[in-house]
Amino acid sequence: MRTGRPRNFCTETVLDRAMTVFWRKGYEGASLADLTEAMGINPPSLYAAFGNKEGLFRAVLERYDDRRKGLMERVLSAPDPKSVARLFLEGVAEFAVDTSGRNPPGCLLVQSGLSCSDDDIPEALAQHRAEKERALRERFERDRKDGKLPRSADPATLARYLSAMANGLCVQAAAGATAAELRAVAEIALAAWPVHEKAAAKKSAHENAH
Amino acid sequence: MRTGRPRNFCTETVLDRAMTVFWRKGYEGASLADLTEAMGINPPSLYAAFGNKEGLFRAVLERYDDRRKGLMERVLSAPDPKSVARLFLEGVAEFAVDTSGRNPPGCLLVQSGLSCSDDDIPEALAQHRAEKERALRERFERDRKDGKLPRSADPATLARYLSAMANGLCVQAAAGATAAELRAVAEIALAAWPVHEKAAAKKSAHENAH
DNA sequence: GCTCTTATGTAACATCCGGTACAATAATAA
DNA sequence: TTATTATTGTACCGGATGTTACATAAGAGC
Repeated sequence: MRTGRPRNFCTETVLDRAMTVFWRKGYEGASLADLTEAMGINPPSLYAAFGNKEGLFRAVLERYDDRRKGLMERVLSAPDPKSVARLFLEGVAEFAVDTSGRNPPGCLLVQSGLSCSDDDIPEALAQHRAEKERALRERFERDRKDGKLPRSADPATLARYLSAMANGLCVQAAAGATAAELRAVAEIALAAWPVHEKAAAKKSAHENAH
Repeated sequence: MRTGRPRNFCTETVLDRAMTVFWRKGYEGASLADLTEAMGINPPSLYAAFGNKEGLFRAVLERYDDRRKGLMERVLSAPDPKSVARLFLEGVAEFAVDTSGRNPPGCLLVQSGLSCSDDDIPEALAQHRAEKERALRERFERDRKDGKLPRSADPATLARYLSAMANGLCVQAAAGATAAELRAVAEIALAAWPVHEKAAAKKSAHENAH
């Protein structure tokens, strides 16, 4: 077994608590005093475990991804690309207003430091956002090869579109938008989704019949 | 004439310079030293003119709106709601990557402080964003009354949709997206725009013929 | 038991933060 | 000229910041 005095805090727990602070106050607005108080530990413990403030922040980002992993897996396992888009945007609309974890509304990856005196922070956030966009893009690339997306559709642009919409929803949520409002916006966003001409013709014919 | 020693700086000029600092580093990341150096004035001049850091920031926001006013007026004077949407999103896609003013890519109202140790800052930003959304909503309300939008369309939701999309584009721009990428995303976003059933039927019939 | 290793709590460190006191300066008003 | 008023540059303030030194505590290995 590992020698030395054991830690008397749970890494996941203190990361969750630090997360709410970074989320609410941003990277620079979260002081070490804020963080240690919320985490229930003293500075030396924090520095021993995470190196420094930036190290803690990066650990929090990893933890954030872990907590969102389930949602992304569900989204990516949807049967067709439009379902992926729907599950993704509806999922975002839902968790963006979910404050049950004592976090503010919105998304940590958008709120905690788009601009910063230390450029590494916006960069780290952008990388984490880009990773999700990449997952969507790769899914849509496969869909296009499988004929589930029109040849004219560009997977990268579609992924960017969903990513942009999701970030936009998060900005709205942070400013106080309700779940219903976000769902209504997501609904419009989904109307833009490209479908096969065959399916489109069928759909519009159906609509015209009414 | 006004008595006392005259100022030897131009308010607009120093606000523009302060703007680039807040834009690049965020509200909390921008130190007084950064600001005074960029503005070319000393702290007492800054405090005499703007009260304090928050006062300066609010003045910068007003200045930002002034500089964007022309774009918004052009957007709102478009002949029909879909043109409004198109001009708006294409305009955002354009200025979000425009760094000719030494500002970073993106939008000051999104980047400079979504989360902050002082809640007044995110609130002020949200108000400025909401003002533009309100202008769009009121325009769409008139359009709906004028029969330029389907009865089923909700002006508030449409305005929120455009606002969310615009903010999402800004987040993408801040992370390094190109103008072409943003335009492609905006193009998809516009495909979602609601049209009259009559026009929709005509359009889809035309498409089916090809 | 003792040693080694790692974590802990207290208390402090240098540095930077936003903000200001003060005297000098430059204009107007009398 | 003199008085008045507002702005300027210098130099500094108390307090908060991120970070660490240090002595102590608590487990494992012998």
